[in-house]
Amino acid sequence: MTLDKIAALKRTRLFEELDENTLRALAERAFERRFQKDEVLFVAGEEARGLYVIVEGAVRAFRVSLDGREQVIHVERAGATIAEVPVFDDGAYPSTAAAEEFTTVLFIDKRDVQHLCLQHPKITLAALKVLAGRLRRCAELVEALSLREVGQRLARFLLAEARRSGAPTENGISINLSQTNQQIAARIGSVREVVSRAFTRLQHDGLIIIEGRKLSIPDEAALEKFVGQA
Amino acid sequence: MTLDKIAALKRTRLFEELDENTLRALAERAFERRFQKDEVLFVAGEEARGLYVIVEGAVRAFRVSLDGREQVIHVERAGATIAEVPVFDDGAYPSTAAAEEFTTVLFIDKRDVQHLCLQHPKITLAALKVLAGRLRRCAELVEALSLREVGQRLARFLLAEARRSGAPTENGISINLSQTNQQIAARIGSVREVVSRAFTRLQHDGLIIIEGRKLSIPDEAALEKFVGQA
DNA sequence: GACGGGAAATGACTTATGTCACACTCGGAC
DNA sequence: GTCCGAGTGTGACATAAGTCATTTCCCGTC
Repeated sequence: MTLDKIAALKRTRLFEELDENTLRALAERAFERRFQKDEVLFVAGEEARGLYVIVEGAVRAFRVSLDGREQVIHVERAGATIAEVPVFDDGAYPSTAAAEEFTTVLFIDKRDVQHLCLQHPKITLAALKVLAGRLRRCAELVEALSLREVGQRLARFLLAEARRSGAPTENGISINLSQTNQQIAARIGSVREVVSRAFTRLQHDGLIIIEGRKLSIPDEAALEKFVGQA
Repeated sequence: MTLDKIAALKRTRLFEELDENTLRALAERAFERRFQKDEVLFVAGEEARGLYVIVEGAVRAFRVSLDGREQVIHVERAGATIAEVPVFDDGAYPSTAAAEEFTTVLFIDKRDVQHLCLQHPKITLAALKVLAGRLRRCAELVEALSLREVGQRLARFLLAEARRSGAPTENGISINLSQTNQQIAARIGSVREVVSRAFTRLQHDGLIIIEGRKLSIPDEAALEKFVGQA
């Protein structure tokens, strides 16, 4: 109910600073939707209707080539928002978005967001920071795609995963890979087979240790060094 | 002098809505700098000190690989601003910026920009739109690098140039290429030689007509179709 | 404990892209 | 006009990456 919605909104960077009353009003106008894994929230090019707040789960924004290959632009998790760009510049959705796993979102009409921005400049400022961060990551991705090879991109991805969900152990950081090689490939801009080989290579070079879908990074600094160099 | 500065600020999307007094105050705190072609404004990773307003010329923001290859993230021209990201999120400069040609800029301390945002929510909103647009283009670039081949990326680049500076003639749109193949390569994520070959290929396929550094697009729709397909 | 399906690994092959080397063109400076 | 240097064009070659086909592994279900 509304209480949950309020709590969910409160968890976002966009709305965390709003007072109780405004939050409640917003929550009443937000409505909840649930998506199964790989279900599509919206398609690139479609006229944008509103903002999505992720309550639970994860959403990927991506583009598809004619032959069906996907390139993920960014992935957002609980507490993040999706589709700010078209909400703020009144254009179409720039990418297609789909649930990475079972996901619950709150949908907020873009006019509600826009009104809110006019009344609460703090939201605009928060949105600015969110977009700035996204732009930084997007530039990173461009750099990686253009100037690094697959092995390095994979290593960078693993380092990011380690930071996000890794657990320290006696022999370095341990990660439980929740995504398939296919999904990883879509994120780092490659294909399944090449990712598989890159994993083998990293292990062979002693930079990671693979145990099924679990892996560990014995020496984070070494892996970082590998990412950094030509 | 200050009058010029005011006029320059007035031309930007960020400050166009400011009233005369505020503009004058801002102009007095902004100071002018000039850069020769390829002179560096700031380097990626450096602590960001402020915002650059381009008065005249053009600036490219790019990243460099260890072996010296450049990937341009975006290019901005007169009336645009550079380094909004670090100004708004208080981080380091995300890319290196250099003048594409002789360029004059106004430098504004980031604290001045931040204060202004608090006093004039319209600026924040304008900044949001600027970043949203930049994010759209950045996502396009990611898609292009990952899912399109060089020929298509070049074609897309030419279409963009045609829209920006092309002149209609009897046999289609005519463009004067101001940049070298090297520069084009850095923008579309490739190298000089491959760009050269891609040009030859496009001409051979009848999609463009090359006359030195001038070229024309006889059939814009055909070129667009070429970009669009696998 | 056997079975079945999705994912992973892997060998063989193709290809786009990048690298290197060198010749050519063009436009300005003198 | 000639010289020079930057930029372009191109052939020959190297290689990372992508494609295809097949086998193997893993995990949950019966």
